[in-house]
Amino acid sequence: MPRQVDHDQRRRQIAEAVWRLATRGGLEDVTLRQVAAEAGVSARLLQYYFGTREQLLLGALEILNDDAEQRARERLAKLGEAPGMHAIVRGVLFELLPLDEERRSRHLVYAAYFVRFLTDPALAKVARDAPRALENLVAGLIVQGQESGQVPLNINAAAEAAFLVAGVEGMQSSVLLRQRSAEDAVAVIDHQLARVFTTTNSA
Amino acid sequence: MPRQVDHDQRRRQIAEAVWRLATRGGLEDVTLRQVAAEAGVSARLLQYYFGTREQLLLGALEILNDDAEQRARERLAKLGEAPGMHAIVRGVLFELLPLDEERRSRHLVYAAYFVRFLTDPALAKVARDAPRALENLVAGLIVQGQESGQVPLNINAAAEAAFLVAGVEGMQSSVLLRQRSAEDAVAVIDHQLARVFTTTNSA
DNA sequence: GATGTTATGGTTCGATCGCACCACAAACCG
DNA sequence: CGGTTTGTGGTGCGATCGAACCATAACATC
Repeated sequence: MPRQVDHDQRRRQIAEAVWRLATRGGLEDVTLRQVAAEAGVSARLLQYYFGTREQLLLGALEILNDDAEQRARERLAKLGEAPGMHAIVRGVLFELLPLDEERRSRHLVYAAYFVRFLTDPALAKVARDAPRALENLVAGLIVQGQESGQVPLNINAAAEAAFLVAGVEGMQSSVLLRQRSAEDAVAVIDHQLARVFTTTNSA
Repeated sequence: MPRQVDHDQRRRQIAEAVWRLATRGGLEDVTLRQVAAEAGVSARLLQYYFGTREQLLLGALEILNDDAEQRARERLAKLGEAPGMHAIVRGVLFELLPLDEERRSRHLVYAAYFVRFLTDPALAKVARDAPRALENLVAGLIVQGQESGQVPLNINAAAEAAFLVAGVEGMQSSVLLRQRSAEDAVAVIDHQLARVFTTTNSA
């Protein structure tokens, strides 16, 4: 059944063109004509596979999200078996940083979409209702770290998780702006992680 | 010399229209016609006072920056005489949060401009070369706090300042998205400030 | 092998864009 | 008083936008 495969490949081909244009010039440059030219297809095909422009932008974002999740899982799997909570949280947080070309361009695309989430009522509602999944995940991992002696018990897991995620997101912006190198960002974050995950070697 | 005043008032009137449109629909909605209608002037006036659209966007941003700086100084002055380093840093950081309608709309406008700084080569260079003024300011204040016994000496001022500013910027995003209340953000930040500024009452 | 569905290209339309251009009033300056 | 600068409105032009529309290969189904 190569039909479905072809269909998805076409959508991906078009979505990638959307991403490239969005990273270069923001969403304003993502016009139907430009996307068609960038993807090497006719404008008619965009309508066929995505419908209206709004749906095209939305569809391209969904595909990007699926990609991101898969890449994240792959990288986390590379941590080896039974990694410490410190390493896991570090891996999760670093998905938010533009540490390689793939993550950099991905977060550039996200930045282009960000204003939409602030202004478009429908998207704003989605963002508002979406639980801060990453933050809750990190908070849970810190609690696990406390239960297994990798994190001091006087650490406020929820507050630290919130600030860690927020801090990494802030670092993301400055690295994207090239105000700060990726290495500097990693160092600053590791400094905070070292504070939370006190490695007493006595787990 | 009412001439200059009139001129600046006109520019401000137009700039405010730009801000309102940008907060409502992002920079894409800031078209010459829309700005003219929103400001209640003819489209010709925009050309007269700002020139091209690009210069209009740039000019409106500059005026917003001047505004922001003035408001920040006013609020900091309200801290009273001889405030502690803790209070000063807190005040500086809170300028980044949408704690009232004025700051909320201001940061919405900044968000709309953000992508420009990532994609426009000229703006990207500006952002890249701009020192992270806020971060250096906070770092300096923390060092002063160490010298006056308000901050433990084992605190890494540069690393903490970097993460504090980044964390507040991250909080800013989630508050703008209404994923988190301003009060929650304040609480999380205060939790971090309490850690850095250990109030031993022995200054 | 007729028929319908899927996948693709090309074209066109009305709206809107940024901006250049024209006209004119008011104010200032000689 | 006459002319030049300054401030304002209106209008038009070429380009581009999103999207609807038309045509038609390729392929599947019976």
